[in-house]
Amino acid sequence: MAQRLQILRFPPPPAFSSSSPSHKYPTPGTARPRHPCLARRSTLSTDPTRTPSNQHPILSLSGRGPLLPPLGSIDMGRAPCCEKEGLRRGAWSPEEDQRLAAYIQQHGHPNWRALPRQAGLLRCGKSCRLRWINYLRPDIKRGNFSADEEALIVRLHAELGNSRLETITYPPPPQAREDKSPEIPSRLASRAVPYENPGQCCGNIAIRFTTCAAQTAPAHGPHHTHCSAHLPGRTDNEIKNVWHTHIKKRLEAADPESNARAKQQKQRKGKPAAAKKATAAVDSSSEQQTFTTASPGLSSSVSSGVTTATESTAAVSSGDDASLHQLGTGATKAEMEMESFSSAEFPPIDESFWSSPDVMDMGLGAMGEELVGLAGPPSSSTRDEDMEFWLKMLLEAGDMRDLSVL
DNA sequence: AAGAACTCCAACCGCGACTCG
DNA sequence: GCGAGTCGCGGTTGGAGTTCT
Repeated sequence: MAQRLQILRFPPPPAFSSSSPSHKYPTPGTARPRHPCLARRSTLSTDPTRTPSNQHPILSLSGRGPLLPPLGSIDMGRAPCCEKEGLRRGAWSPEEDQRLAAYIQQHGHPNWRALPRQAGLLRCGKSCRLRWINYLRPDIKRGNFSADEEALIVRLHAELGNSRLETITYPPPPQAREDKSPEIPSRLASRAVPYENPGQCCGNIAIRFTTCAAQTAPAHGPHHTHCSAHLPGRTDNEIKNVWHTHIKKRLEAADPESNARAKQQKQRKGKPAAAKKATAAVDSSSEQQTFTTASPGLSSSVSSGVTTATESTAAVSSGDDASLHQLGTGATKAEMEMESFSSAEFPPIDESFWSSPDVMDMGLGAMGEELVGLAGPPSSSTRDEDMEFWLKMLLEAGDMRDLSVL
């Protein structure tokens, strides 16, 4: 799978040259209609003379790609969020990418809605924003997710999905609300609750953001955006995809009940073959069996997480390398620090901590660098090593204590 | 070799939350 | 306080590529 991912994940467009990989940009005549209305119309329309390139009088910048149909020609359940007549949809062309990136680098993006018009793009603001955030942003990190990153995603999902408010209890300091730095999305910073307990907080700027996100996240859900805050260079969309396409499947394979539900859903969706194949894969694959054994605790890692946090806290605070090593190669130092701050016991800390240069200089990028190479198997590790890493990580997180009989 | 089945992920949508007049 | 405009998140879609039969 890793090998396959390596093939599929292409690098970012370095210079928007026309020599960019052809699979990244739509080739003439291959653009797909993404809008459901378009798809519906394609089945309703009986006009054989209509082709994707002549369905709308307004052509795209590059003269290719799907176009939005005239509004009057389709069923409109909900009014569009913005004017979409004549706007391009679907895959972005190199020209559009270049234009968008150049504009943002020069002017920033104070107003996404007005940006496409000002930049001369036939796109809606949402589309521009997504393209920038998920692909064009200069700090985007490409390539496979390392075992570290996947482990961190799993851990964050387990913690936040079940016990955010129990494990992360302290609101951010005032500066976190006022400081709309890149590390803290303004959306989250503006929603942070008043800082009421200056004597207790966590000692990591990443955790400061965690606090913001945890308090504003929905009651249930994967919280991909929060995860992306801990994975510098990774977008929430990317994390979401990895979660749904890789990690979630492993967890489902580990939980017979959820696995059965997933199969039922697939069958209801009219994909019995897929469900059948998935079942066969789970039954026959030792890789999946590894997760079958390892993962059940993930869904209930709330309590175990506290235990792990306590252990991690002891190890980190003592600075004992041996203890750190004992905690497992899978848990990075940064992760352990985060866990320690997720526990119910925060070390007393002065409020001036938040304004100290050390803290202010501490960015997520530094954390990301810390993540890399500290622990876990190298990204070039084999599949067996990856599986061993996962198993070890989960075992050491205390998630498998009840499964020892297996 | 060819078609079917499946996986992946970029891009889209709806909707809730926030901002501002 | 209200409504319009805007932002951003989670869920979903569907074409391209890969694997299977």
